[in-house]
Amino acid sequence: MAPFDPLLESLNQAQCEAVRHQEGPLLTLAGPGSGKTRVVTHRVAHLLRSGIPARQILALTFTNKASSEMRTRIEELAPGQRVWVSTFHRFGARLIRQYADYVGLTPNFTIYDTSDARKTLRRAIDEADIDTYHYKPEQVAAAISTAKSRLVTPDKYQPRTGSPLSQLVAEIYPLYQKRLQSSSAVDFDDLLLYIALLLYQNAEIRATLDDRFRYILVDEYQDTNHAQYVILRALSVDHPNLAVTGDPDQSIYGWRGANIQNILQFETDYPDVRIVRLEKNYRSSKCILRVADRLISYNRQRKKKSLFTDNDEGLPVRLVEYANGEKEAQKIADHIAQEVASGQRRASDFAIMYRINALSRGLERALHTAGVPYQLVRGLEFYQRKEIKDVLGYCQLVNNPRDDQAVLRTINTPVRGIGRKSIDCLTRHATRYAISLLTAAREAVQVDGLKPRAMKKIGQYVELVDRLSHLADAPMEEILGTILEETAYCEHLELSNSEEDLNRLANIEELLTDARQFDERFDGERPEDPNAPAPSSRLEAYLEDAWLVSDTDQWDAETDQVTLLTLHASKGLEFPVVFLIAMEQGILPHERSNSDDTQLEEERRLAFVGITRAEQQLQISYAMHRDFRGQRRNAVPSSFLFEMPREEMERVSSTYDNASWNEDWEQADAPLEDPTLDDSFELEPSYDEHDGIDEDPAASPSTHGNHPSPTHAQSITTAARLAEKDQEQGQATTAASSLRPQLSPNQFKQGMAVVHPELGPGKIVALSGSGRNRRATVRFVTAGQRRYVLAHSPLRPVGV
DNA sequence: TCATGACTAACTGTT
DNA sequence: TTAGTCATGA
Repeated sequence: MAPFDPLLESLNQAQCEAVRHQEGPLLTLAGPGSGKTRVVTHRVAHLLRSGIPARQILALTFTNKASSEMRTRIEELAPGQRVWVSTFHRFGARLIRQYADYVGLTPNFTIYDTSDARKTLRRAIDEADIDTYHYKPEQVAAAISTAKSRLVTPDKYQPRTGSPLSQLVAEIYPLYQKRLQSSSAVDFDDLLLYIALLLYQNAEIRATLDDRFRYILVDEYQDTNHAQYVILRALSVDHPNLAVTGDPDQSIYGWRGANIQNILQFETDYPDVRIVRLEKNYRSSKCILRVADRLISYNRQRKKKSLFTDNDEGLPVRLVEYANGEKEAQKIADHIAQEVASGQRRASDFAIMYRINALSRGLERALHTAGVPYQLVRGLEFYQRKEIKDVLGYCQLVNNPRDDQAVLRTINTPVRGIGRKSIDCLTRHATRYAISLLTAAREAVQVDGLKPRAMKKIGQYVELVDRLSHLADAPMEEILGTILEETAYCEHLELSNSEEDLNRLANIEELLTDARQFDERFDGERPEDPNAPAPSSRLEAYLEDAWLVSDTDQWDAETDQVTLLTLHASKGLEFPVVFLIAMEQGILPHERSNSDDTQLEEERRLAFVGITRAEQQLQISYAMHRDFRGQRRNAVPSSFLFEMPREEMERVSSTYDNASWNEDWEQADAPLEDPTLDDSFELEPSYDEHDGIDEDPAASPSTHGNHPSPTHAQSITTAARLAEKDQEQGQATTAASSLRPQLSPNQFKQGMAVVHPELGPGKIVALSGSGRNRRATVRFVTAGQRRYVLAHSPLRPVGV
């Protein structure tokens, strides 16, 4: 209509279509860097302008980071309009508060973080006196979490025959849930579970909320789990104006119960859906995009998208091999320092990404040495520190006296002479009379087995808690200050000289500062979630933040620092220059993902996410040795590297220490491999001898040539070409795949990861014979299965 | 009851 | 490497 609509003007056609869409379901398939957030915010503004009241709009995200960014941008486009933008979990928390009665909680419920939830679980296990020898509580926790995300309540949980773990879960899950309930506490999964059940079981509430939230927008829909799916469905029956945005290729939370099918089947769920594809990339150079696109094309579970960009060709993606992890860190740090010093780049232009947090340490050290400022984006951390949790434990207790976990944390912290035995007595008493621990503590004089001394101490503890409770409505700074004062928490820390204790003191200082800032915010206008059912007290609001805010949200785009972060944390961000480190088999893809294709595909998506964060330059690197768990291991380049268009990439051999490399070589007790890549090894299709190991359907036995399937052919040629190039260059300094020392036949083990110079990485799925006759069946990542006589094969081991 | 030191098992990823 | 558990002795 209006030719100069400022809301639409700067958008391309597809983006416009999504923004202007008003009624009915909408699926926006948005590739990386395609202006997704822009579309969502503009659409909200567009809805508002067309007269939809702000309170009818709900925008849901996964992270606080995403939601605060969205809130800010909506505020820019439609100042003063107060749309409820929230994370799923906070949305759940707020609604539970409103409907606490319906779900058997009190409105002042506590949200347990993972470790508190784990402790609660352990207590449930201990109390039931269940034999816990054969499994880890972790596994039980994971099983319960999965059940919850699928909306399986304790009474519905069906143990599977033949699965001892699930039998156990069937026993423990109800006990665990009962404990949470009696403490009026929830775990993260409950925040979604309770709401899903509420909507499912209560038609009236469902209808009310459906009517209230007429326009719902969901970001990162590919990461929703079943509970979230059900919530969204329930809220979109009478007013099915559900607009979801996502990219199946960026689904990286399958391990947390995210169901990629939610987005893949959205069209089936909402038949009259409008689908908009945002395929134009505004972020990355052509070169970077091609690498990403090729890699992700190896996934089967996906919706085909064609990514394109008008951006420059850009510099080639660099693929670098380093001698070891330290060299990798050091060289990258030096490079950044140099670029910054020469004024070519700012430190904030750089991001270094890795698969696992443990890899950050070496980088930190190197950046520190090189004098480069950096910030670490890390999950949780601050609120997980002992001293912080201790102090907040008292707050929790003031807010929710039924919170047993808070009692257990605080009753003898700081040490006041209430030991394990006394606590056991209290617990027994509480269980016996079905009362909370704090109530039991109040009745200390009647508790069996308590010594008079302990009774006295417990009495003092209860008095302390009561004194604090009077402060429930005071400013946070005052509450925390009083807690510290009354408990003399800092006293023994101040006496200590240890660095750790000084650190703790500093953290407590920080907590106080944080509280002061919170008070100021609270007293002033509170811009966030004005339409949401608000926490009933300042304390409650403060705790809610502490429980649901993670350090990931503290990432600061403004300060001039290099960003260090995991690939998971990188989603939604972008940087001019990205370093993707430790592209090694077992790290990315992670070793625990090698077992099945679904997990492997998720790992590939993870790599895809990392690559597509880069705007101008991308460097992917691996090391030949990496220190892990305090031990040095051989590393082998990631199989994903063989899936990238390596002919397009600039391969750089770092200057590594030849001597130490040779040493490794000599340590292997087998002769050096004949560098001529002839076919002296057996090459026969294998479908014998390996019992019950799942057959990859792609690895069909019809593969006499090297082309099992068109997609696979690509990587094989690439790998083969790589090997050829190495020979041409006449030096073994580039592709690590041709550098590994060989093993003697008997050193190969079942399950071992190996690399073949032509066929790339694979895994030994079966072995037979010994010595010169020892044969192995290898399943390759991209080339199906083959059998080899090990004495003649060019196979080399990976790691270990 | 608590501090100390030895031992050991874990290290994906996050609301 | 390290956090977390366990055993020991004061």
